[in-house]
Amino acid sequence: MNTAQNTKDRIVELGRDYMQRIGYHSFNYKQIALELNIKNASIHHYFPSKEDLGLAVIEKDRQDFIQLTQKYRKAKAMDKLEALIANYEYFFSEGRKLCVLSTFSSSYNEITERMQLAASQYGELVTSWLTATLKEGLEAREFSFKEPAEDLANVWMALMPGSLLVGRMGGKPTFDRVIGSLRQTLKSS
Amino acid sequence: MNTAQNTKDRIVELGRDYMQRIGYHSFNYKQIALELNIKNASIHHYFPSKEDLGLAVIEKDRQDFIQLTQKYRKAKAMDKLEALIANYEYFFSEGRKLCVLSTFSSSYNEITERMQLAASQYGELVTSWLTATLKEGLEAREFSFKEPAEDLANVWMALMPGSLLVGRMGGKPTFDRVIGSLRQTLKSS
DNA sequence: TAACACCTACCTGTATGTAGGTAGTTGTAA
DNA sequence: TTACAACTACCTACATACAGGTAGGTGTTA
Repeated sequence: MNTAQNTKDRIVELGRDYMQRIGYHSFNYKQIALELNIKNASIHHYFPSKEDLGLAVIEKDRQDFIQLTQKYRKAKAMDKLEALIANYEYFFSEGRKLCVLSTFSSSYNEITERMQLAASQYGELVTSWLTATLKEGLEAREFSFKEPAEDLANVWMALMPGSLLVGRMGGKPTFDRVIGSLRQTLKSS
Repeated sequence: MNTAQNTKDRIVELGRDYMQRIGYHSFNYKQIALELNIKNASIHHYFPSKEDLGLAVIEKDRQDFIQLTQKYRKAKAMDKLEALIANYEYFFSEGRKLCVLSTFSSSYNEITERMQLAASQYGELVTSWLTATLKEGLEAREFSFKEPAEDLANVWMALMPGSLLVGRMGGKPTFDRVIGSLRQTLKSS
């Protein structure tokens, strides 16, 4: 999103990018080192272990999410959701990336407990924001869905990563179709 | 599912199981070798490269899917879909596995072209079966959804893997909620 | 002069994969 | 029925590569 200045931030940015593209385990320090023109060992200077970098990536993504919710604090519910969807459109078009949450969820059984916890807590944060936003839009009669907002929030939590997964195999038309259906869940025509 | 007899089949079964749990790349020959009480090199006897085993796993899963569709050929549409859902319930309860398709989709940018193709084709097969089944159930008035069956099939293709992903982080209640909503997509209240 | 940002050089573990061998089984043909 | 060839299902031992990580150094800047 925003261009990072110092090396540490750039390592996190690049790390996140790679992890979203190829996953936490396939990602390695060499790729970042090459791109930043520094040596492998220098990354250990900032992040002693790979877990540290993983945690930093999750935290960075969480902060970016919080920043987005702040920015759209006073916007319409629909605009909030569209801002979130825009991220996913970006992920898909920019190298068929997964979102950070689904990246770590894909590797969930092979990451440390601390990373599992960080990912889960981040997930809860997004879910509760989604729930609140859905309720908000319902009360303002922007939306007209019938099921409990909590349920729909969970559907979104599953459908957004899911759209990226099937989009990887089925291509843009498939991705677009799922995102289109996602928007439809707000209306009970 | 069914107990495999010979070593080759058992390698595929175990390989699939591990891949669903920890992903294609984290999985390694040693784990299987230990469990089957054979040596690492013996696996190469059956599957010269890891790609060969990956392809065999995809093919095995595809065959199992075809077998399921055959078995339920004359069943009600709802029973067909419930049979599919049962698989996902099983995946989740049995070690929070992903389905084979989402496993390879998670690693999509890091697997060979042949594996990408095999996974994509398998995905198309499932999608078209889902589409046909949804149409079938609609005509029989088992379902009452409003959107095109193609769209809903894609939603299922995204929502089923998605339920496993969020279930890993949010636990059984989250998983159940998404599966519950999945069933609801068939009715337009 | 102390902290910082980076370096060279190296250790260790582990993964896929290969070369070549052996014990037992099966097919074939005198 | 015996005899030999070929195959199957493994094995030991090793090659190769590359990952994460460490120890200890250098040059620059506050």
